[in-house]
Amino acid sequence: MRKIPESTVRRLSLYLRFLEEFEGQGIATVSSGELAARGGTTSAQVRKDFSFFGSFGKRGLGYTVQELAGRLREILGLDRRYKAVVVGAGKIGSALVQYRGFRLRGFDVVAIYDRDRTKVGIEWDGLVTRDIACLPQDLQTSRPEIAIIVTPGEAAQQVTDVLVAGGVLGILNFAPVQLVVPDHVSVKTVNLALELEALSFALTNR
Amino acid sequence: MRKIPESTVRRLSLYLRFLEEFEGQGIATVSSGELAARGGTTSAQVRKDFSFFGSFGKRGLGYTVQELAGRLREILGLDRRYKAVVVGAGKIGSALVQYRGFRLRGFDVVAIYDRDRTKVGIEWDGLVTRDIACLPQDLQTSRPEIAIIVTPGEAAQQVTDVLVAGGVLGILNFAPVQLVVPDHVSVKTVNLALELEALSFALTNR
DNA sequence: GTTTGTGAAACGATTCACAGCT
DNA sequence: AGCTGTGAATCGTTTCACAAAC
Repeated sequence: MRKIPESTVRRLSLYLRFLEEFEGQGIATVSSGELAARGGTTSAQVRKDFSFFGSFGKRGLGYTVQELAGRLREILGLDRRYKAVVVGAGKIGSALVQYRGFRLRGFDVVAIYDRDRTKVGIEWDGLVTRDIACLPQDLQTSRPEIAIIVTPGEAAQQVTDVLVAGGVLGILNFAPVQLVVPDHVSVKTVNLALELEALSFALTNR
Repeated sequence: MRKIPESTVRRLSLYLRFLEEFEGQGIATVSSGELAARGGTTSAQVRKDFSFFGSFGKRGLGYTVQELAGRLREILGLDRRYKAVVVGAGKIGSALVQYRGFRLRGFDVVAIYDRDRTKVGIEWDGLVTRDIACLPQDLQTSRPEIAIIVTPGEAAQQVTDVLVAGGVLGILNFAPVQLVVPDHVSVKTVNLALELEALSFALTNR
């Protein structure tokens, strides 16, 4: 497949959200212009985004909501389920375990780990926090595709190496560091400090 | 000022993080190449990023760590403090109130709000959750520059309108919706569902 | 008449490459 | 000699504009 811009992938995800709203409202068809207006982009952008993957519309009519939603789910790989582990049972980690959006989008959290003995054994949403020392073993048996890292920055790279060695293919990283991973592993980093600083910049330079 | 690419702002934030590490290690000067290696980019990119704001280095020598860090803090507007309110006292909201990174980066959380009466009155990190109905009044007296939205998607736009009317200039949005705001207000959205779907895409198309 | 799909044009960001300073 | 600062070249993404389908 041709190389797809990251920005296109993000927009496909947005479009899918809108289509699901439209589905809920019983709307049967939608035009690129309507999706564009909803997503703050242009109709040409919407059509170009789709064109990377094929042609899903009917000229003069637009797109049928259900069919397009189905295609986008397929493209985004949301027509299957993933197993995920959470590493770090601090405030954010334990909040994430309880986040319904994961399950809703096909991600099943199968375990949560922490290094801190005082946190091991605590139950979050039916999941008992396990000792990080169990992680390498556990990865061999449960074989999760995805890991969510919510450790302090200092621990994140070390944890990453264990996860990668254990066969994890995707990482959602909340630690404020740039993780080094082999090519076959994908990382998406959510860096709060960075977002705050970008906000600060926008407020300062106005 | 010339229009600065968002990607440049994000990298400046990264460079600052590295410089702070170097400061801690007592390293006095650094070259664009060293910063680039640390940040996964190129030395030309680093220099170009800086060049939007002036010339901070010495040819043949590089940059002095302390001076450069100071300049970046200035550019990013981190040489002052901001008042912030958190709206939504759910799992993520209450975890964020306790997040030390905010205070560390100059953001003081001055209040937290929720619509749910059963949550009002609960104390998080010394801050008593207030009824969302108090928000318009409170904004007039405390005048926070920044708001952090951690409500369900359905409530986010309504809350945004109240915040904007109350003079908030920057919003960090964790609700999975695109907020509509006037031009003078900046929004940074952290959309977990979207990050997960981008990860799913990366795993699927390999 | 309306809306898609798509090459071509325009725009914006990154990389190159080198003159100029230390 | 080493490294910065920057105009020029390259690369990638967005926008334009229109022929083709309904």
